[in-house]
Amino acid sequence: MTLPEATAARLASDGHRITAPRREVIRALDALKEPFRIEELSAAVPGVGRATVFRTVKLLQSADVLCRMVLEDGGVRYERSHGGHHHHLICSVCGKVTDFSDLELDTLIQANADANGFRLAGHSVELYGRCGTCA
Amino acid sequence: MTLPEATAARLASDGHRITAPRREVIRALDALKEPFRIEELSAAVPGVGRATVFRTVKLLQSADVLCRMVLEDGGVRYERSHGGHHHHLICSVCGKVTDFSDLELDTLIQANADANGFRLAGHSVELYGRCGTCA
DNA sequence: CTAGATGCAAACGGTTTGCAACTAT
DNA sequence: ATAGTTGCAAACCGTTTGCATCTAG
Repeated sequence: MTLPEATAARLASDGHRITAPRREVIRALDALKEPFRIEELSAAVPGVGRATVFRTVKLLQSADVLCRMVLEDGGVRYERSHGGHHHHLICSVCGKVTDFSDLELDTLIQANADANGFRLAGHSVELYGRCGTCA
Repeated sequence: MTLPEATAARLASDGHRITAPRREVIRALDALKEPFRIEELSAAVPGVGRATVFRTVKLLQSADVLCRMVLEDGGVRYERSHGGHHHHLICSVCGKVTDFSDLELDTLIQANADANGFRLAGHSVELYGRCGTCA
């Protein structure tokens, strides 16, 4: 089963319809360099309305197919979710994003929440700087 | 020296002019419950133009008088900078923000950057969930 | 005196929404 | 058959900008 098929199957099993526009969006993901902005994705599916692209991306996020990241300036980018929980290293020069995960980091975050009597629901960790090539 | 005076002095020493609109904005900060949005600050200084409020807030950020935080949904809020580097616990129910800092956490973040050959320039850590009262 | 700051309104970018038409199931 | 989905355009929100005017230093 190809990735697009698997993605479609996932949506279907969540009770969503597999429509032509959604197929197009899902297929277009393969060709985009990550991270991408909605505008780029939208340009890659000229036949699909902007609103539908936005709606589909939101759907794919909730299906854990895409994940969203926020840049330092507040801009938003997306990439395909590669498995589980992770954080981002974002190069401010070339825009490259490297994923990393660190159990110890997550543990420490949980400990800080606990120490403040806070029931943790989620967290965001984004690192900004220059990648090896750009540094 | 009061806080508004100290803030004005800081701006002046950075080569910025102390104008009536800036004084008004700085004084208004005392009356706002944190975190606040620009719109709330703007409403608190009816005589000052929106653009000036935006420009002044940006100025106060660079002077380390205000700090910016990004909510889970991408919304932006501000609070006065209480000293040095810190992170935020943001209650998704009542909106309350608690600051915390954790040297170990920062060290771990730096280590992850290093491990990826990444020259770290900054980072953002925001925790989302429910505060003790709302949990 | 003059570089910096202001207010206004228009422009902006990104995102959401109302609604009538369409379609997967 | 019908609830979900789409496309379009307009609305929306927060923020920035151009520009003529004003003012702190």
